[in-house]
Amino acid sequence: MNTRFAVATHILAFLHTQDGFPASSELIASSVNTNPALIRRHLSQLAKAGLTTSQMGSGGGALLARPGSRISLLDVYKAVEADGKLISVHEGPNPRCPVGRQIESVLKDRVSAVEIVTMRELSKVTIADVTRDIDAANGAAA
Amino acid sequence: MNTRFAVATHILAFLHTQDGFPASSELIASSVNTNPALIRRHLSQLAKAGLTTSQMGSGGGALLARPGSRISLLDVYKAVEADGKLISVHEGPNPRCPVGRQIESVLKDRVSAVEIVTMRELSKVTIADVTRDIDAANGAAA
DNA sequence: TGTTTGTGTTACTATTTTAATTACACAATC
DNA sequence: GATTGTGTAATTAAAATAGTAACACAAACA
Repeated sequence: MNTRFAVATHILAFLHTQDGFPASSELIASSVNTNPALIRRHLSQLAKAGLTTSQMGSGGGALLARPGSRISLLDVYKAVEADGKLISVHEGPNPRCPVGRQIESVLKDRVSAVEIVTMRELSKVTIADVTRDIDAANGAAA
Repeated sequence: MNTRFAVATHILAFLHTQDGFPASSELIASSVNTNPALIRRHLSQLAKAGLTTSQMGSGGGALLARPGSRISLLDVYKAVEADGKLISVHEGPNPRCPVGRQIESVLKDRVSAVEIVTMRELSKVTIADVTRDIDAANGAAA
């Protein structure tokens, strides 16, 4: 189903609510309702992308590498989605057919124009926004 | 890899270039470089969505149900992508955690706002546009 | 009328992605 | 040096996707 983006956003929102206090992969896993090793794998990617850091050892855990207001959903998406393709194009159509010969490049151009717009929208939302939404929902529900 | 959208667009562009002359699944399959049965499965979905029709029997095949200028990539996307979700949200986070409890609905709202923009972009491009791109590329290459 | 061409659908297999789980060397803290 | 916790590799399981074969049925046409 590919929920990597959603899970990564969950992790970052969780870290944001921790407000500078390190969170262990086990704690995060209990919020996501999965397995610590899976969380660590996600964190490893997020750390590579410069969005999180970790403190080793006892009392350690993961932290946001910068304020949640400066981490956008586009940052998350790019960190977690290897090829960064929202829509993929089939390979190997028949080069002897006028349509088959061009469809790949034509479609890639058209699709990437759409993706640029999508990415721009993703860049407008931050982890701080998401956390604010969560707080609001909890406030309203309480 | 999920290339359903791309293959469906390929099929429709191909039908558009046929200019009202029915195309058999075998002919289309040779352009896409795959299997007639797979093409027929795609066509079945496109027909259900009202984008194509077929003529049975000898000399039969698939046809566009309306002009390519009135079939948008959004029509194609909706015809072929069952759930219509560009980005999916993980299910079953921990309801006893303030973040886990709200992340699902918050993320769905934020993501669907982004998707609306994406869909609007997809609706701006038609099969006629794609075919025009293909013709231009072939003209320039020749 | 019966042969041919081609659809629509089912059932099945193979491949690829994705997620889940286990295991363990290593790091830092107390 | 015991404990807590990371990072990563290896494995298994599950789900999504694509590919293939088979066949009843429909229309055309000789």
